[in-house]
Amino acid sequence: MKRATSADVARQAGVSRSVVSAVLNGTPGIRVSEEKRRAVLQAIEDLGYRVDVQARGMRTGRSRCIGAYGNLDNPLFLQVLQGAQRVCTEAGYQLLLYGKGDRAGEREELIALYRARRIDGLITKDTTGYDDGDWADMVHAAGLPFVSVEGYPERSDISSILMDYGASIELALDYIWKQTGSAPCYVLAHHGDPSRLNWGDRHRLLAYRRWMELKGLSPQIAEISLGEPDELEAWTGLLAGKTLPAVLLCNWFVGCSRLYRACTGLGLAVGTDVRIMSADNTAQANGFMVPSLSSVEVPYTEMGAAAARQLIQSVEGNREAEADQEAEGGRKAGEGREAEGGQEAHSAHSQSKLWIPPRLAPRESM
Amino acid sequence: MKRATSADVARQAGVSRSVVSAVLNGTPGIRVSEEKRRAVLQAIEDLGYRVDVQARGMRTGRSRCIGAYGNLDNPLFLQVLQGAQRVCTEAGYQLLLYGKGDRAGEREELIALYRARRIDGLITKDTTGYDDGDWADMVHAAGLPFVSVEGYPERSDISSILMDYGASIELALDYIWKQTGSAPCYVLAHHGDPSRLNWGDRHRLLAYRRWMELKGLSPQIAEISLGEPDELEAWTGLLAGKTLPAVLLCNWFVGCSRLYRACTGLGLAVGTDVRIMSADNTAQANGFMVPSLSSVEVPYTEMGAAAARQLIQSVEGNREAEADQEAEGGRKAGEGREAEGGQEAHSAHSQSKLWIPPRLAPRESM
DNA sequence: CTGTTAGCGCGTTCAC
DNA sequence: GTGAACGCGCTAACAG
Repeated sequence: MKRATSADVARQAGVSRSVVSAVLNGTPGIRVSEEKRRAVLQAIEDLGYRVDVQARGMRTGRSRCIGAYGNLDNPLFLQVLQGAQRVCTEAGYQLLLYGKGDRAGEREELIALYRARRIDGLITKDTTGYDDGDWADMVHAAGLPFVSVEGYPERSDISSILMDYGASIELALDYIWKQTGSAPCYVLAHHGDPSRLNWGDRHRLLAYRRWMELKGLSPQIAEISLGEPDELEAWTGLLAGKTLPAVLLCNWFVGCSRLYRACTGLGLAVGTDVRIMSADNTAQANGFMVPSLSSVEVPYTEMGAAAARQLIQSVEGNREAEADQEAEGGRKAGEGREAEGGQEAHSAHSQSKLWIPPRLAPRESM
Repeated sequence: MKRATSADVARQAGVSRSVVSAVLNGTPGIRVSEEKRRAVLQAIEDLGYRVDVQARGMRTGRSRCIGAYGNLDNPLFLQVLQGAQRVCTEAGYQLLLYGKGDRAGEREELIALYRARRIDGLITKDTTGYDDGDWADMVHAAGLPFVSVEGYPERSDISSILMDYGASIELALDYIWKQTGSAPCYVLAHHGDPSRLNWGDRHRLLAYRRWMELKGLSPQIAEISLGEPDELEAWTGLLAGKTLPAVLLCNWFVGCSRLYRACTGLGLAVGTDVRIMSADNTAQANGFMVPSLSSVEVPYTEMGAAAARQLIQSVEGNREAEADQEAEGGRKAGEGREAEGGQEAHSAHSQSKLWIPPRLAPRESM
């Protein structure tokens, strides 16, 4: 049995190919009687016909495919993919995965993917506060519809889906206050130079200071450098200096994991002697910890979904804009998508930044 | 600046479009002088030309895209994707992600994707020992090039990438013997009916029994049903019945996590009082446990890579086979890919099953 | 209102 | 090395 084409369907249903297309796409301007419509659908069913997406794409200049770029070592990227995938499927789009490796010029390949009409737009899961001007320029130059998850918090010419790290800290602090009646010491674990905190850490720290100030309390901040040779001593030193029960809020899951270890080493019981909470969960191991770790969850699934929604809207918005231009200017179909000089392609600046609220996940450790 | 087409390149380089194509694809039968070849490459560079993959795909009947289907809730799927992606990129293929949801008829959509020429083949990450005859039939009927990761261990007409669970148990037992000088109790945690163990668990159990027999020891097997109301008592009961130090080999990461918890409840120290190992790691939390958990790792990255390699080989093999048929039979290009009745499409039965060895990951818990 | 005809888009490939 | 046909679906223009 050969692959059926629209010509086959048309023949079988006794209509012309245009009608087949019209039935499938609801083309305005071509009305089809109920009778013929049914005949077409029947023929499609009988022949097992599927539109050849490549032929369609060639004609329309679009692939109905969206690229997703991110670090495949990070399990959380999977949540972003999950959210994006759900939205894409609902909208009739496909998700093309492009894992971050360490090859140079990798992001250029993403642009190439767009120029090859393999994708209509791109979502990237970036590190918190990521902001690379060169990449932004390339995106604009290519006219690539683009949404960053967690990147470009401060650039209005790039669409981003962001979490409010300040709100996350407040959520945690309110919860801790309710649970323990006291305010925690804020444990700031970080890699490398402490004076160059990332965007998220800066905002978290700020929110902690502000919250403490509002309560009339003086902030207690412990700073720990991960990966240093004296890291273990730093953790035990931190714990040794506290009166029990100690109450700690950690900026990061990894810090909590280290704290659990230090507690075990000192014979302290997490959950009673030391109460711990993670401000932003960056792993999926909370439930496996003993005791399980309370945290604020970054809603990556929702962020991925929001990114896909925004991107698809942008892609289809551009499409309509092109259709309009075509109507008045006389450009031909299939030539529509092209570099716009980086300006008018971003007509919807209004929704450039979308903030997704964090979610509290109370468990046993506090 | 408009999108450049091959016609633009040809004009700029002063050649015909066929030459552009020949330069890019090394078409046999069309020889191009070094001079013209350079002119073409230069023009491509100048114009920023990229082949429109949809136009190419339409002509060749292939998308150079591979589908990947699996459960996006499972972090390990990410490793499969990573492996597959690396291989695909190297071979000039793209990976199309299709997350497993809970909609009915989801797998049919994968077939539809193939019929729509969106993908040339499919990889699925299945549950261990997955074997659905209906799906296998659909795959054959559609002529879909297909490789399952962890599924269909016993069906020779489906290609699979499998891990040797028996070898995994032996690896663990040898390691435990070396570390402790004794043989462990095998802890078999499972969901639901214990008489209906999955394929992996059956093989693990068998391997444990065989290994113990060879050593002249009598197997000790503890069976625990997850999710039952008396589950916690079962774990503590298991530990209470052991003389210390207890040595335990768990079939699954999740069981280990429960064991850690039970130990903490009983005041037993994991790593000294109770020595624990996970036979097959199914989470990415080993390093976060306190103490960190020794395990045998399922090499999902390698399995994904192997799946992609096998699939691409199969896709391109079919292509050549079609080209041959075409040469003698006179079929036209673009009609090549079609259902083959489910027989001759699988000429390379020889490599139907590929076994990937497990990997030992010793840490602190044993 | 309902539908048809014709031509297009872009890269590949075969006959010359 | 070239010219021309081709694959398949979409859509503008046109006709009953």
